[in-house]
Amino acid sequence: MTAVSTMTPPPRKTYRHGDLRRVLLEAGIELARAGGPAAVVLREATRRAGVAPNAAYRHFASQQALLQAVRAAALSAVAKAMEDELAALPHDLPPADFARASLRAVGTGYLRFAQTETGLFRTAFAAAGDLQPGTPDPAKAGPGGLNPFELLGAALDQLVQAGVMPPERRPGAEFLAWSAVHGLAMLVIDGPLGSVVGPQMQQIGQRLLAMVEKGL
Amino acid sequence: MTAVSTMTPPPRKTYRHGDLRRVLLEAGIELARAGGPAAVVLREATRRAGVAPNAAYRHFASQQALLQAVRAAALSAVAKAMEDELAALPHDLPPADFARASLRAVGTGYLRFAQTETGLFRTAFAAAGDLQPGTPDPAKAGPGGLNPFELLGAALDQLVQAGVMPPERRPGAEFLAWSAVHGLAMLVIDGPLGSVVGPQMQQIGQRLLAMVEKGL
DNA sequence: TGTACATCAGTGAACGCGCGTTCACTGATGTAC
DNA sequence: TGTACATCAGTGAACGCGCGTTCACTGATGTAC
Repeated sequence: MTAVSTMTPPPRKTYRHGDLRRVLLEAGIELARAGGPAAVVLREATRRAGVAPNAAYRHFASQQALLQAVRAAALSAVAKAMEDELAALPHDLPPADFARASLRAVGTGYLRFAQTETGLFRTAFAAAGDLQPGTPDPAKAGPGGLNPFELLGAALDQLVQAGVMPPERRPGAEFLAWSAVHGLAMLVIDGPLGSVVGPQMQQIGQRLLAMVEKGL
Repeated sequence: MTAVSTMTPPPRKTYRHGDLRRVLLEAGIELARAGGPAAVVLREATRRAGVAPNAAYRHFASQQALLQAVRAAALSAVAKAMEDELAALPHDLPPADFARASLRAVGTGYLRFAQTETGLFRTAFAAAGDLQPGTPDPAKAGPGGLNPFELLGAALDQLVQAGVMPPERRPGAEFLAWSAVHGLAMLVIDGPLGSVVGPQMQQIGQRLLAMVEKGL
């Protein structure tokens, strides 16, 4: 009948936590997974870590800093989903087909992630003006070292190299491809059509990717 | 030196406000315009109306109800932006060209609104699972009586009637078109590429619409 | 035309909530001698 | 191998903030007679 301890994590054995930064980050990721960026609440993360609220300040300068770390992890997870899709591609295709399939794989991974990890997806792309320019940040990349945007760029480059896409169309092409796929993802997640599109997602996604391929 | 009255609206003459519901709604719209859906704060709306916080409850059941009313107004404004674009079209085009131009106009109006009224745009499409199905709600429609989704549908119908688009492609086409345009809008607003795309918006928008036209 | 009265829009005060953050502290750890 | 000590990760208590919402109320309005 120790009512006090309801929902309390098991008490630590040691005074020092040992790995609090990682634990806080993981708690933050879990919060984002369940509730999107707004759910990444510093106090809740410390609660889950079984630690006083202010303990977080030994490891993150502010709630914003924690959120940014979570966002980087979410972006990295998106990249991983794309890479997984790419890795599943058959290797014996002719270059042109392989390039086309790569672009589709990138889009499919993106859409799949949006649907299965909605909270993380929304966190990854909430007010994120920091993917395109310059410094490749490994925290935002997948195992292969590229972030989602860079993976898309690489797929488009392949398309050009394989002779499928005329080089003069290449500049800016990522904006078009990204727009289409991102828009569908948002539509399903919390757009006006979620309930309609959701069930047919797979099919609509493929139609959309066909449109992109043809339209580029 | 009446320090108290800093930023205070002029005191009402009458005890009864007379038009508080409308004033609160307009304050809410202004808040959304400046800060998106999260900025629609009931207390702030009453402050701007020069009224006690709880006075709002005579007109809105809750903060949520106020937000929904603001959202409807924002959707209506999006519809109006589309209609304006449609109205500017030359009327002497052959049907096929006119249909194509209509689809572009719908997309252009949408993108323009996203760029010029970012806060309202975000408010309109925040977690809005209520556009597609059934009941046409005039509060969400433009002057012509159609909401944004319905305007898009009408443009696509025209495309079929003009023989530009094969009828078998029509079902679900709004999802593809909407995805592309909505994705670009989100990208510019708070996506990872805002600063890059922003300046070239006009051009990228046109390329995107060309892709949609071709890809549909 | 005058008066009593019901209606109900707006007031004033207060509530509980959870948040991010700051302060002075405590106590386990690992290192230098 | 033993001991003194600096380091610094985590504690406990508290802060101010703004929010949405509820309560019992007040007082202007318009209507019925």
